[in-house]
Amino acid sequence: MLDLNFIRENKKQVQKALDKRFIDDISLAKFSELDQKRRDLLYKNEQLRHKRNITSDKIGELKREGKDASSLIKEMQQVADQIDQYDQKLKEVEEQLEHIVHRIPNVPHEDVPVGEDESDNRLQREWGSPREFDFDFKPHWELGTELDILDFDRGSKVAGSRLTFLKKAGARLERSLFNFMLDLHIKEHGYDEVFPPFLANEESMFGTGQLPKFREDMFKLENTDYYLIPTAEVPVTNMHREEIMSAADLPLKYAAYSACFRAEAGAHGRDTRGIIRQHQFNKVELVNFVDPEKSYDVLEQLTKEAEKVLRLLELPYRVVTLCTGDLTFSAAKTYDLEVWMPAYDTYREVSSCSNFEDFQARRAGIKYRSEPGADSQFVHTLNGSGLAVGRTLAAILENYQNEDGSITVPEVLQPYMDQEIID
RNA sequence: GGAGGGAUGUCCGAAUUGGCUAAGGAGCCGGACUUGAAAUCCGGUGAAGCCGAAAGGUGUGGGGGUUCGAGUCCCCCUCCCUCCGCCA
Repeated sequence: MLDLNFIRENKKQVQKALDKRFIDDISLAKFSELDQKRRDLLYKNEQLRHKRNITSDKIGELKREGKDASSLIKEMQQVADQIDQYDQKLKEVEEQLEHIVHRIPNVPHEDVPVGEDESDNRLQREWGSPREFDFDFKPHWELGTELDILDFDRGSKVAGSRLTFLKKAGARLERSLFNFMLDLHIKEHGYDEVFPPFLANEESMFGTGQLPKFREDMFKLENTDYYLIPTAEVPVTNMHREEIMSAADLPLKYAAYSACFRAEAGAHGRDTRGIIRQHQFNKVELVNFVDPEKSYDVLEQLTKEAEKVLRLLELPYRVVTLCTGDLTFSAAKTYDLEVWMPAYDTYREVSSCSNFEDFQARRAGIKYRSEPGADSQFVHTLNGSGLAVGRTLAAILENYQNEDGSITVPEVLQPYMDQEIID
């Protein structure tokens, strides 16, 4: 969410940001109109309240002295009615205003390339090179099914489409992967480990920006106020919702494993085979709360920390800067990490590292004081996948497959797997 | 699921049958005393936060209601505590 004052004073810049994101259903003219209306109503309302406060004191005084206050009370009855009317008008105007403000996305950082879709993303760097196969390689879903470590049919039977059983070495590999990732970030990158709730409430979903705009992308539990989290970003960022921390607390770095749940409402027919796009998947998420001055340095660092996972797994990948059209609602700048997937003959996203600047912090009320007694200000929040486990597993199956259909276990995972080959 | 109790500043904790400015203490800041410190004493500060250029408004877990006026009365909700039941 953007600051009201910021929008007022930088309408051109905000309009430009909307244009760059190709958003044309938000009217800043309407915003200004409502904003002015609200301020007028507020002023009139507050004057009446002031009058009421003063007169009520006077009534109390008269009553204590045993004098008659009935004419003042009668007068105030009318004032109270007027205040009620203003309150109602104000509420209506504020709701309309919120409807606009809550749907204005973050302003992209100036470094973000302008473009409509992923084809306009900017390549930052590549690491490793795609493996040359001298045999007919297979997609991960065939490898997994033949090795009996992925079971799509039974996943569909028991739950539904996009829900899959991992079995035996497959289940073990999944567990090894997120343990390896957590160990790396906690031991090498200075993160505190967090195991969050997988359910979150409406306020939390609003805080990180999933609501109100993306309601249909999430699963909500029937007859409750709980949502299944689409990422650990939600519970972990909201851990500090409505809190004011001291500068000494920063930076806060949390690494959290969680299952993630996504309705994939707009993805019918996309990636229907394999485990690339599931309703439930595992992910290790890195969340940083930092001093605003440092957030872009931290974004670089965070991205490197996520990349480290791929380097240690020796999977070829590339880093791209998302263009304005591909950037998510709350982010000001995002790097995607994409791993090479032979069966797709392209790179697929396994991590998204974003700086949200103060956008989430404002929605969620996450502040800090630079020194005791100083005015509080919003922190900057960042997060990045470190990494999406299911997609990484798929990448390992495809990249580490052997001609006989067996899988060589990446070296760093062998201590976790207690085996060198899956066959 | 059932019964009861609770939520007021940074912390502890008051506030009569609704009415003046939401006590008091701890803390924090300044000073006195002291070689220095502690202790003590004096003074100050303190109700976050939010809106507002300011005046002012709002603000006693959250939301609503009654009232000229609500920490106080009524309704709903959340969280915490105790006990019973159930459960991994």
